[in-house]
Amino acid sequence: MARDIAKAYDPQQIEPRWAEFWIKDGLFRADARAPGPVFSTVIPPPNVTGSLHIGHMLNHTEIDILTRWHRMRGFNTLYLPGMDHAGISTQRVVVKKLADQGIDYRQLGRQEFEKRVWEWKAESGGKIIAQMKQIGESCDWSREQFTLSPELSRVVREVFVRLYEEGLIYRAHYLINWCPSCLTALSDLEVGHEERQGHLWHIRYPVAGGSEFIVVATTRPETMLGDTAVAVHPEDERYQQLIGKKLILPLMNREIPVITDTMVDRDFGTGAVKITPAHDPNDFEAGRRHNLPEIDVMTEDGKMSATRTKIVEDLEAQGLLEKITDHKLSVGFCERCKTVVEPRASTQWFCKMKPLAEKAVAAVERNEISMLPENRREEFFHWMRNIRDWVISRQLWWGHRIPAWHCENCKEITVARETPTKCAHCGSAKLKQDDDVLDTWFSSALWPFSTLGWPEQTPDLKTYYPTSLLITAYDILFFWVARMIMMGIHFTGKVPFRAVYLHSLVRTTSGEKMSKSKGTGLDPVALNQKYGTDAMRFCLTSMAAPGTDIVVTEDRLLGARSFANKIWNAARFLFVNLDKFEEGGAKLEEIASPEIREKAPYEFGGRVPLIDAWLFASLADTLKAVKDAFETQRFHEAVQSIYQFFWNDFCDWYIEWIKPELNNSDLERATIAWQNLFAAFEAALRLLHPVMPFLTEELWHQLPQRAGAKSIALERYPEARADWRNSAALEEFQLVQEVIKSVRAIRADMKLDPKKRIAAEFSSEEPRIRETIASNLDGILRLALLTELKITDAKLSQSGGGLRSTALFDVRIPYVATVDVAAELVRLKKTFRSRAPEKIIQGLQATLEERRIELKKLIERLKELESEN
RNA sequence: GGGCGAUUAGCUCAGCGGUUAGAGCGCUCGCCUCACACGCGAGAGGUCAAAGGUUCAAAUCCUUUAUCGCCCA
Repeated sequence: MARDIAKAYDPQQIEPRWAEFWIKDGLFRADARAPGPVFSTVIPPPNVTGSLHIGHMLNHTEIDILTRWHRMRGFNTLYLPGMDHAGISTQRVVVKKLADQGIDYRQLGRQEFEKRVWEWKAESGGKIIAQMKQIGESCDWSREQFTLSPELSRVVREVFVRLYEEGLIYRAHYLINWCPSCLTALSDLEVGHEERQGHLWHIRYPVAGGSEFIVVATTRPETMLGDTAVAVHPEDERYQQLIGKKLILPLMNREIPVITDTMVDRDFGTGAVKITPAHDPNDFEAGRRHNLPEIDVMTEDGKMSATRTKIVEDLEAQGLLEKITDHKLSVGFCERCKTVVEPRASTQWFCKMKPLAEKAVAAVERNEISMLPENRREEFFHWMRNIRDWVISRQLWWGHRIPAWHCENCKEITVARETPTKCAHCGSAKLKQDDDVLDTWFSSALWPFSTLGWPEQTPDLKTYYPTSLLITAYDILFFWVARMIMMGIHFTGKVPFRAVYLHSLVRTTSGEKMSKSKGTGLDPVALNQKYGTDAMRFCLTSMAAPGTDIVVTEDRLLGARSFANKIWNAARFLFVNLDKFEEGGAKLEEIASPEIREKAPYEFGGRVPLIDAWLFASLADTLKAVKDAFETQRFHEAVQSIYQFFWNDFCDWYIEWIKPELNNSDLERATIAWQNLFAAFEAALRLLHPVMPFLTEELWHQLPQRAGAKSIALERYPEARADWRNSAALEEFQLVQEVIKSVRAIRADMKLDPKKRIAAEFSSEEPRIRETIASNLDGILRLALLTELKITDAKLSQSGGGLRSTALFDVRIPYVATVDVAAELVRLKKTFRSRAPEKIIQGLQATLEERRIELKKLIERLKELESEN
């Protein structure tokens, strides 16, 4: 039995060993054919380009805690890991890497580029998976998945073809958001909005064949080359005579009509707006309503055929620029690269969302999926009910290539599961596959069933789908969660998960989202090294109250590490003292074997000692609180209950109280104390294990175990036995605690020598209370540092000494000359009056005087009122 | 423009109708007590953003306002 346990908790000494052990022994491999209730969850697949950031750490900790908790409760448990190919991010990374080597990826060609990305992926991609293994996440690594693997790519194709055949995927010319830096279309969700200060240019558009003008106001003069109309409100009196007339588009000398549309806001600018269907969402709609041409005047990198400066100069030269005014406007930018996006009409693939959304909304309404925190449900409903079609094509090379082939002969499109050899429409062999790939989120939307073997009815799919719970951050509710619900229901007929928990984001102290590029991100791996993964897990969960974002600081981590150290040292106490006990002939196996632990708490003299009854009662309460908290994803409450039990109850009171019992000359009493101590400690380790897996695994292995027991992770989670519950013991020991605390407080007040034992008096009218105190006198005397405690039912003297009263009892320490008067004088002299600046003292003196007067007046007034009454 | 959330001890946050509003850190005082100074004991510190209202009872529910943040358009 290796019991030479280090003085202080050092996570680096223990974590790598267990992380390796858990993986090597395949401890967390799931078996779809195993019996029992099922708990399954899939990871929100992190980017293959990414490394673990603090948000992942929070997310993965919560997932892992619930996974371990269910596993320990006998569930058939699966935590399925994997990664996302992250189209845009990954392509950007590799493009940049190539550019650094002086290579233009476009010159490489598509095939070669894809090859390079796969090479990159094999080498440095998936760093995050290695990190997850390092921090001991209890995943089934044999089931690791990747969105772009051949298997999952087949699923993506299957889904695409089915949706196309059902008419839910279509190709169309439509206005989309174009990122001029990523060079691809983006969905609405991938565009952020920000208020910016801009200008309004007032431009004169001459009426054809006349000398009149219409003045239009625009925030984007450079798009005017694409104007195909000017619109006014049909009831706007200012423009009645111009409706239907033609204008000459300045600089282009193209004739465009004046049309009417109720969308025009008469109060905006001049009430006349230019219509540029190819470059503005509202104009696009208007253009479709009025059958206007869509003229694209932009290159793919976002450059207009003429710059704003040039246009404005030219207009000014021709006297067509009336004025420029200040104007606030909202600009859209690419969430990934922060470049301002350009609305642009282009031909793209779309997924029709309404029919999918309706089924998803219905399922959530019927509570087939529960969603926490509750208010996210409303957000979900609102978005789903106003959902718009989803642009799924991306102009990238890294991703699932769209399984559609264009016929060069008849121009028709063939969509197929397998690469076709001839056009489905004309039979021509001149086919060319569509260049675009699918939005990464398209494949992520299939994740819960694609990773379990769908469309085959595999054992995994049968056992683990629908998954039990999805835990993810709330910022991908629409991106991912909503789409999984829609796709899951559509393709499997079942919801993809029975519950969703949306956790908070981790922010910096200034309230921003953490960001690596801004250097505001904390590196969890470095912090794990410094404070321990367990401390990090504890720290994050203790703050993770649903609904509010959290801020992680090193202070907080320090506190969590202290807790780990506290537990470590509690264990050390057990083992260091055991050595002494063993000299008397006892063996660890005899007092701490699993069989012996199981039957605790043990009786002495016909009853369980109060201290043990109290501890197990408190443990029972803690277990109940922890269960309730985990069931509702209230991690912070669970963790707080455990902390409170371990530190305050177990360490501060229980261990302190039983110390002398362990060395009791009555060997039976000592043995019972040891047995109860070990039983409680071992149960507490299991209680804590889901939160702090490394520490608990390490310490648990120091205790005797059943033959074949491998890991605390596979042990049963503690459950309260009915006989542990004991409200009388809780009350009684609380009374004892209060008496001890009262004495200590008086001692501190009286500035008694902290080491000197002294006599005290105790009084209560209740015989029951006096009896409780009398029967626990030894412990009280020791922990309160008393020589004796005189117990009486008489009222205690009020004068001299120190007195504390509660509703149930009074405690008094009679005045004795134990105060070192000289020392106390010195101490007092060097305090406030001598050290504080004169000003402050005078100020306080003045305040004191004022209060005295106020008090005096109040008392006088009170007396007057009383006499009048 | 629409919606949501926050505002509680110096700091970071719990609590969300019922005894005297809690925790961690920080602070003060005293202790190296044979598990732990990553510790032990004792303390100080709060008109729960503001104003109205509902109630026997309000940090907690309602209304309005202010400040900050997020989401959607």
